[in-house]
Amino acid sequence: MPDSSFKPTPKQQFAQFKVGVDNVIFSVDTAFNRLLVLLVMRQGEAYLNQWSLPGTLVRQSESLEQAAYRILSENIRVQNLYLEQLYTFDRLEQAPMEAEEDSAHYLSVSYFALVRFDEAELIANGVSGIAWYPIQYVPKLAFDRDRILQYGYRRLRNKLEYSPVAFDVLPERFTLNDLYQLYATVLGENFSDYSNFRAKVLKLGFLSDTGVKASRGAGRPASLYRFDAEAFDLLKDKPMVFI
Amino acid sequence: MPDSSFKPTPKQQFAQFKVGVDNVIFSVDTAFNRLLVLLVMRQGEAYLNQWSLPGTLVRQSESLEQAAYRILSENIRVQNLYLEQLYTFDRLEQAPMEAEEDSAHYLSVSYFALVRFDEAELIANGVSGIAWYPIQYVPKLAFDRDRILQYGYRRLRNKLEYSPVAFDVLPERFTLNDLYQLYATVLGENFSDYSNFRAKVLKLGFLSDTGVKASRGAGRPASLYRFDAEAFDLLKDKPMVFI
DNA sequence: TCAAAAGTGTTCATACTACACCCATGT
DNA sequence: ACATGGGTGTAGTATGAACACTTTTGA
Repeated sequence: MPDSSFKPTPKQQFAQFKVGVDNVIFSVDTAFNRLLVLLVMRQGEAYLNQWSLPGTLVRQSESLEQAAYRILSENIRVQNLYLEQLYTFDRLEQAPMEAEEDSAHYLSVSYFALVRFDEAELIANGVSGIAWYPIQYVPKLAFDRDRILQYGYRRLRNKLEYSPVAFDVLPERFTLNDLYQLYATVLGENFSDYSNFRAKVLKLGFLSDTGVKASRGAGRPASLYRFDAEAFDLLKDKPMVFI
Repeated sequence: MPDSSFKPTPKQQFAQFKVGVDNVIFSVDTAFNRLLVLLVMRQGEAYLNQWSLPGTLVRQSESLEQAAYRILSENIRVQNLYLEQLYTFDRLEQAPMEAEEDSAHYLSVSYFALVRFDEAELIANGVSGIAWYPIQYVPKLAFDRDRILQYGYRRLRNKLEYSPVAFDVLPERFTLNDLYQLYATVLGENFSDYSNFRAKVLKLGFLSDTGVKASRGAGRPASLYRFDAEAFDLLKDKPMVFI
């Protein structure tokens, strides 16, 4: 029995996909206690002039992660960041991007990023808009991007509680209050009180006091701490909660 | 300025992808305290006769999730299951499945499933092999499927600790020991002691005693419990740990 | 010397761990 | 009656939440 009896039209029945990558890029403006997400204004025909997440179609010879990094570098200049894949949405129903006319299927692989706010410079390309939106004030987004954003927001909160992503976006040396503000801004003011947060995070044992003090206006100078990656690695397999 | 100046070869520079879905299908054989994963033997040219995860290419007019369910239904007959998306791997480097000859990119969207063991019937299609493998005895798999399996295994353990997936694969009425065996088999014997597990899970308040007793040979008959979805929904937003 | 910010400690309640022990059934 | 598995209770420790208090600086 020939193989073809199994696959009547072997090359036709499988869909060709165009694959998009969409990034949920967060940043924390600790000075104003705001959690920000990066939005861009759409130039394409569909949803013209609506805010959306920065995204792109994946190119030839480009990996998904490379595409995600490309989106970042095309919209923002930043040195320190955390990036991970979020979820893959299919959008059979939608006709997005630059290729509405053909009938290919689209997949949107979303990535979630957290970047250091102080050093982040937005790149305005002169055509579209780009802006940091406080999470509370995000408008209705194009396509199903609201879903992706919500998904990313949940992931951000979980990541913060269970893994040391905060240290990827804090400066090399930071005060415990810097760390606290970051957590408080993302998780909400009622997640823990400062004293208890201090005690808990110090007990974990991977923050080392550099001895250097940071004086910021009035008040007692704060110790600058450093994230000790080696000490953390020893504990990383244990179930750990930060907050 | 025409739009084309922005996209020199608008339809050429973006990759066309073939998209595969691969499932990590777990089941718990509580009678023998084994965590099982479903493997199939490859028929394709690449990695011929090596064990791999059940997978397929996504068809026209089929969603990712539909493809994942199709894989399930082609390999196993089962009524009760839990399914969720796991991760999307790109495999630029690989030439898998039925289309090695063309140069399209491949994406593998993996799904993770947990099925009820007692009712699961494997479907042998007469050509390839199919088998439940205890997680400890899984051989080297084709492609990068070991990575996917490891990823799925981690997700399974996390899901069990933080969400009520167990009740999707337990019978309608079950004893607390059934529940305990399920957890112990997946998480390892040292995760909690039976008395404490009982106390903890009952205190959560979403298991209701049906009053019916189950007598299984010697020993005191056990109460049959039922998962109360309504009671659970009231608590679902709170951070909750099961173990 | 006072306000502001950093940092420490104490109390009370709750939760976790490791058991010991009692209960109901089949043989 | 006793082995077998189901089920309850408790003592000691650890953890968490709330908040009072001390320390060190700038003005």
